[in-house]
Parts: sequence; C-alpha cells; structure tokens
Amino acid sequence: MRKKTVSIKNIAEHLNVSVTTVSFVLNGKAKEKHISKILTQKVLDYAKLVDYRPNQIAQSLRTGKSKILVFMVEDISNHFFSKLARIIEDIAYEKGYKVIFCSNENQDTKSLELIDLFKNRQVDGFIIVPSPGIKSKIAELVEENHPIVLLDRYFADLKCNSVVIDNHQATFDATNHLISNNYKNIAFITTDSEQMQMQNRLEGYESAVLGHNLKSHVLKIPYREASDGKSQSIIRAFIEKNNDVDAVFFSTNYLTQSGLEAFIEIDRNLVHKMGIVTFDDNELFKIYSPTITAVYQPLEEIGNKLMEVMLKLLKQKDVRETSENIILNAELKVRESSIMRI
Amino acid sequence: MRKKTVSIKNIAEHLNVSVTTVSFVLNGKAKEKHISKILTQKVLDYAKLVDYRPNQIAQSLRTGKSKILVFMVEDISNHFFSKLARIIEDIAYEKGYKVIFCSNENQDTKSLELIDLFKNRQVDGFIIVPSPGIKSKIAELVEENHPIVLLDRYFADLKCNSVVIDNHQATFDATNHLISNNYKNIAFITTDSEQMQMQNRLEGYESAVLGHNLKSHVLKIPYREASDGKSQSIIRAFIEKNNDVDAVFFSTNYLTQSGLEAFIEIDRNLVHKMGIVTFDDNELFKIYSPTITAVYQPLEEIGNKLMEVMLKLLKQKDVRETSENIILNAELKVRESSIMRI
DNA sequence: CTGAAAGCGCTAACAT
DNA sequence: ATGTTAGCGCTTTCAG
Repeated sequence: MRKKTVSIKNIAEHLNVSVTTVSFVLNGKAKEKHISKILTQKVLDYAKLVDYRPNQIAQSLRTGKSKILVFMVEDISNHFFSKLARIIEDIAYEKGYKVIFCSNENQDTKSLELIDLFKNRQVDGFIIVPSPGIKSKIAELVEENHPIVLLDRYFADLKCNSVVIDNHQATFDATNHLISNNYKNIAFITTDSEQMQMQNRLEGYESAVLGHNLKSHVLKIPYREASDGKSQSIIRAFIEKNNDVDAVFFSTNYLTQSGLEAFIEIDRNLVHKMGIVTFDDNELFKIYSPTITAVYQPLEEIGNKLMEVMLKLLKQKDVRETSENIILNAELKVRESSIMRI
Repeated sequence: MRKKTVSIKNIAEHLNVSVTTVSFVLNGKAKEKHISKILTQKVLDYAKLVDYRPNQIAQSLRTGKSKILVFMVEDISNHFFSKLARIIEDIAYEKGYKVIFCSNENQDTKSLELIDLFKNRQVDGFIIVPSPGIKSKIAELVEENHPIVLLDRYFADLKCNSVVIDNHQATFDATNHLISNNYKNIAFITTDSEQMQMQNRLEGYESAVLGHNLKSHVLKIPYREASDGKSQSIIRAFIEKNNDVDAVFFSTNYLTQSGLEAFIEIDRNLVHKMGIVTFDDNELFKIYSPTITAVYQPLEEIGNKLMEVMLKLLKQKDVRETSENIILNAELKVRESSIMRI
C-alpha cells in the first residue's frame, strides 16, 4: 500500500544521530551550527538515498508559513485572469511558492468566506481582485500583517499595495483615436457597476468626447442582465434606436462579444461600417473580420509587478513598510475596426 | 499586530474544561461521546462568540488529510482548461475542498516534480492531464493509494480512473459532416504529437475520408514549431501547395487561430470559400464571419464526471475499489463554415 | 460524562 | 560539535 514516507526521525535513527543534527543539515545550517563535514555529508547522502522529502504540513505548522499564495479573482475562466494566473504561477513556482486560485464572482460574501478560509490555511500571501464591499476586511488583513496586493482595483483612502492600470487614460486615448479617425457619434457600452475601474473608464471616454464637443452616448447594462446573457438584445435595441451612432467602445470584453453578435443580427455588414474598440484584447480579435482594435492590458508587466511587490512583502516583518500603488499604462492595439473606413 | 487566533486550548481554559471535550463538541461528536447538552451548548456558544476557526494545518498534520485537490493541466490559461477549472472549483468548494491549479506544459520533468511536491503537501487527490512519459509515476500513485483521475488522455493497460472524450468518433462524425456537404479534398491539420488523443483524432478523420474513397491530406506541425508561432507560415505553405484542398479540419484550437490567420494572409476571401471545422469550441467562433463549426467537448459534463469519480475515490479506503474509464461524446456545433457554399 | 496524554513531523532554543 | 526537549494545534485512545 502507501509506501512509508521517510521522516527526519527515521534518518536520525538510522545514522545514530539526533533529529536536530539532521534537521540542521537538511536546512543548510550545518556550517552555522558547526556540524562536522563528515557527518554532514553522511546525512546528505543518506537523505538522498532514501529520497527524503520534508512533510510540508509539519513544516508549516511549525513555522507558520505555508509557501502558498492565493490568487483570488472574479472568475478564473475569464481570459484576462487565466492568462495572468499562468504568469503568476510561473513566477511563484520559481520562488518555491504554490498558488491556489479561486473565483469570488465579485461577491462580497464569497470573498469574505474565501479570505477567512485561507487565513486558517495559513497562506503566506493574497493577491486579490476585491469585490466592492470588502474594504474593511482588506484593512483587517493589512492590520494583521498579511502580505496582500490588490489587483485591477483598489480602495480610495485605504493604504494597501496595488497594481492597476490607468483606466481613465486608456479610454481617453482610445476614444481620441476614434475621434481622430473621424467618428462623430461614439457610444460607450458598459455595465452599471460602481467599481472604480469602470467609473474611470467611463470618465476617460467622456472627457475625450466632451473635449471635442461631441455628444456622449452611454449605455449602462445592469450587471445582472449582463450575466443573464440579455446584453445582446439590450445592445441591439440601443443601436437600433440611436442610429446616428457610428462607433462603439465596449468597456469590457464580455460585452464586446454580445455586441458583435448584436451587430451581426442587425445587419451582417454593420461590423464593417461601425467603428469598434474594445477593452481587453483576445487572440481572436486579431483574426476577426474586421480585426478589432483593443485596449490591451499588459499582462506580463502586471504579473511581474504583482509578484515583485508580493515577494518583497513576503520578506518583510511588517507589511506596512512597503506601500506601492503601481499604475501601469494600457496599450492601444490599433486594428481595422477603428480605422476610418469611409 | 496580528490578532491572536483562538485555539481549542484557549476555549478549554476559558471554560474550565479539557481540550478533548471542546474538540468533541466542535467536531459534532458531543452526542456520540455523551457530553451533556448544557456543556455542549456552552462550548458552541463561546466558540461562536470568539469566532473560533480551526487551524487547518494542524488538522491536516493530525489527520493526514488536507482537503486540497490538485488540478494539473497542460496550461491553465488555455480556454478549455480554464473553463473546466472553474467548474471543478465550484464543485470542490461546495464539498469543502480547495483546488490548486498547476500547468505541466506537457513536460514529464515538470509533471514529475509537481506530483512529488504535492505528495509532500498531503493533497487529497489529483486530477491530471498526463504528459506522455509519466505512466509509471501514475502507477506509483495508484499503488500508494492516492485518489487520482486522469483527464483528456490515459494510458493503455494502466488501471486508473479517467474521463476522456471519444476523439475518434468526434473527428469521424465531423469529417463525414464535411463530406456530406460536398467537400472533396479535406485536409487535416494537426501536430506531430504522439499523444493518444491526437492519434485518435487523426484516425477518426482518416477512416471517414477513406470510407468515402477520398484522398487524405494530413499536415503534422512539429510541436516545437507550433509553440514557436511558426505554424501560421507552415499552414500557409501547405495550403498554397495543395491548392485543391477545399476544406480544413484543425485538430486543436490553437492551430485554428494560426490557420485562420494564414487563410486571411493568402486571400481575404478564402475563409468564406474553404470548409472549416475545428476541434474545441470558443465563444468567438460563434461571432466570427463566417461562424466556425466546432467540435465541442462537453465541459460541464466532463467537470461533473471528474468530480463525481474523485469524490467517490475520496471516500474509499482503497482507491482500487473503483475503476471507471468514462468516455463522453463530443458534440458537433454546426455553423456556417462547414456548410456547402457553392 | 469528562480528562490526560500521546503523537502527527518538524524547528530551534537550550543544554551538554 | 551534537543532543534533549518543548512545542506548533489538533484528534483520539484510554482512563477514570
């Protein structure tokens, strides 16, 4: 049955030394503890021979460290998050950390529950896309000295490390790009979410449009309806009603999908006439016809920064020594759908 | 600083009872152990008051169970796997399990390393998409009585639970669908991978083509080149050379992407003339122009079965009591790209 | 009905 | 230079 697993004790007994000695050697403290070269080597050799693997659970219980990080996002199956997950995973593994992923569905109750769960698991650090109402919980975590980095959003007047992108600037630039391509009636299709990053995206659009004395056309799809799959018909109705709209800016990737479907339903040719820009890139936008202009969030950079901050936090005794609020710039991937086609 | 966390001992001391009693009550064994209703209630109330949370690490060390499952796939950022991850996650959480995801990149060394790593973490079960050369490791895990379910592939003559789809049937049906839509020169673009599921896909295609006395056109892209991003030019060269090909069947989703790019490069109109079928669906194929016919692997069903088997294994003393090799059927989502357009 | 105590495997302060 | 030992927090056997 289950092959007996070797413990430090086994090794100690076999070699007629104490567990302490073995532990020291195995933890590379032989020098520091003045253990003779010969004994050190004997332990090392034997450990290798029997393929000794420390029991991480016991180690964790003793040290209070689990070498596990949590990556909590809205939905791990979302393209943006799963790509990011992969980047995080790679960096973490390299540093000896494992990553547990979980989806909070942007719900406070689920977030709260998950956070508590993982606190009891002694995870070493949290990377979190916070749902709107968990500011106090985050504050508590910081207070309790847990390494934590917020992603994608943060809370105003809460001192907590974060990595976000400049949403306002991104939509401002992208909207201006549409304007400079001669689009006159640019609609902004978004959700009714109050989340800061969504607000910022909206503001970026509005300041660009108003800055050129253009009319603002905003469609806010209720969050509930969006997940219900009703967004397609809502967008269709909106476009049919506002038939002067000549370009659409989608504030998030799942809306783009519904939007494109809606356009095709209305008129197969519409996607070729309408200016289109979307937030969040996707490989398939490169091969869609027309290819779709997208605001690309720099995944590699986000992942790297995230882990850079996290690893730094992990090394500190007090997490409040560090306070970094990193704001990265998105990149506009200009493709056919936003180029003047008249 | 870190808020002191309440332990069973704290509770026991506060109530002047023993830790045993507290532990029994908290584990719902009050009845069984004949602990008085009044004491039971007192413990429960106090535990609630101080918001007691058991330290999972200590619990794990003692019981040998971690309530953690591992989901090891080729690449967690791949659409198919991340969608599946989400389904697994939801079911697992409901049953009190957490899930650690990891990517083995289809490499044996990485797989082996990860498996050992997690064995030391006392994870309770493994769901694995095995890389080609880890059959003996899997056998070892089974031998050691670890719950394990293979996904997407399995090893011939290795007794181990698995959930796969009938790849042969899927490509056979899809190829016949193309044939019945009057395509005469159907190419099959795949990788040179020796993996069983890829072989089966190829065989399904070949038996359909040969069954209708049609010519088989197979392009095997070396796995290395595929990840290098060279597949696009290889496909392009292949299509330009074999200009009698009137339909293409892509054996896996990342090839489809390169394929579509190649088609567009050759001639913007080609995608509208060429018959196209792809393995693995993607939301965007529904809105591509033309919409792309795809072999859809039933994600929900796969996830459910996977967890059904896993949960059963988790309950058994000996994993070899159960031996299920579940084969599910894929579904052909017929869309515009495979319908006769002449 | 309740409690004492062993022990899961490991680390590290404190002996010797 | 090496060993003894006390826990980390929990479960569970065995004794009252």
